[in-house]
Amino acid sequence: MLQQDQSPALPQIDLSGVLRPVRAGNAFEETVERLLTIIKLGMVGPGQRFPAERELAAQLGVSRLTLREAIRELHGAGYVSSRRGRFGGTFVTYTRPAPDRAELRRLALEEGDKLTDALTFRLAVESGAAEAVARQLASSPDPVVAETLAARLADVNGASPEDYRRLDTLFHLSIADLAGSSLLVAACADARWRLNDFLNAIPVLKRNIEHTAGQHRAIVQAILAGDCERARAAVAEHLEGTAALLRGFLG
Amino acid sequence: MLQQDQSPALPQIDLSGVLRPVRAGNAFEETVERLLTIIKLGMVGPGQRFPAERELAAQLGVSRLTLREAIRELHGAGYVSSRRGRFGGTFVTYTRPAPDRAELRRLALEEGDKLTDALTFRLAVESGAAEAVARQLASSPDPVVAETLAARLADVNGASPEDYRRLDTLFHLSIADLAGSSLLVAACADARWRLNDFLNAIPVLKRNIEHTAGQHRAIVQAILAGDCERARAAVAEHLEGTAALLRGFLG
DNA sequence: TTTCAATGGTCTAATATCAGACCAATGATG
DNA sequence: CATCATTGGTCTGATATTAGACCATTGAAA
Repeated sequence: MLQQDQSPALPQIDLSGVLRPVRAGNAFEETVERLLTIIKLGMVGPGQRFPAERELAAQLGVSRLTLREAIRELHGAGYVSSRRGRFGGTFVTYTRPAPDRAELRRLALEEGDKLTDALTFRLAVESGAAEAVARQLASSPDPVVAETLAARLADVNGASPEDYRRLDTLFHLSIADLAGSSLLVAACADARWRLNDFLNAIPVLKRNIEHTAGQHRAIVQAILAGDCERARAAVAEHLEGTAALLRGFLG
Repeated sequence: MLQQDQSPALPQIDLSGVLRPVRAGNAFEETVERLLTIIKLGMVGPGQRFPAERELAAQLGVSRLTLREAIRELHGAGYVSSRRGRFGGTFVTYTRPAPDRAELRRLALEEGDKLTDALTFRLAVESGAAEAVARQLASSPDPVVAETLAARLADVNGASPEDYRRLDTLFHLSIADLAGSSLLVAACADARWRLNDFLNAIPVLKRNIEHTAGQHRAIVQAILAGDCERARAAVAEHLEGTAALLRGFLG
């Protein structure tokens, strides 16, 4: 016998799911990625300041030296600029670049598999989050949920074009947040992050925004009604729109 | 002005979601965790062999030395044993411990928040995965899916008591796998892993197994029928059963 | 019985990362 | 104008991790 199986019929399991790299890269690369994510998702907007290096390093679980190397990288690429002294700090200088269809096409062709993967993942976690919130609301109503969703919805609808993406992101993440699962929040943020470069390459058209606004409203209404099925369907429809658009670039 | 905002009304966003540690621990600790996950989920079952150290280290993205330290740790804890020479290797010696209600109660009380979090997360990702497979099947039928699901179902139903958990895990993960999203597979595996200690503390009763078998069949049928809603509902009902059981220990 | 390919076991030198101390600049505040 | 808390900038020594070479063992296959 080649393997000393105690029960000979044990099926050999595909390990690819668990046998992925323990760490995505070295600490420096991962830190750069993280900071870029924060910037590109607009969690720290243009002109705003990052936390102080010592604090940021602690929160990211990385040494200050490594963090500084990452920041230096971002300096070089023109994403941030730093000033010393009290009330100094590291400030975001990045603004979302103009949409570029050619760039989007290149991205989609080059990373088509990742795109499909991320779209599937996003649909699953975001619709799951909406359903979870609706379910909780159905069994135990909570006025805070309504307030939060209304506020986020208003944020998006009142957003200037350059703020639109980040507030849209925030709206979506707030749903996962209300579901009360930090794992879901992380998953949704991850999905969003993986799609962000693609999304940024899509022009923000007024017609799209209005269409989207209607879908956002439908999502909120379904959630507040405690209607799991409708909440899920509303999210699915909303995301399918974007997904179809992106998939169009895959040929 | 304290912060040089270019647009003064930029809302300050909660960074806690993105400002988490870049890495969970050092490479050694993470590697131990990973191997333990593989063992406890039964991805490499009792008596089976891990991939060779060089290969495993490469797949985990870690140096062979670090991997070996992790393996030495598992040696000490009695999870694996190694043999040299060609056709040697590192073999799993761990078998699932007997269920312990007291232990389960302690775990549930101690980590109630994590349990709730993981249950919410699991429901979202697994039902999302089932729905995704059903949707794909509805638009483009694929005989491989039917074969795979039937095989996994048969595996679980024909499992000996000591193999039951791991084949049940395999059944659930295979659904995510069929969805074609490696992100979903990872998410489902993660959710399962977080619940595994809890699940292991539940005795495997014959009555429960029969009940579960019916639910598994319903899930497969709904997926193969390409019925998204039913697939999702079937998974939700299945998982709710376990969730209710576990939540019972939270008081 | 011999061969030998594949495995775990061991070592070294180079690099990455860390913890922490210290310096330098800044500008609101008194 | 002087103070000084807070910030980024710099350095050092210790530790973690890596890449890679080399050794020791095994047992199926020739």
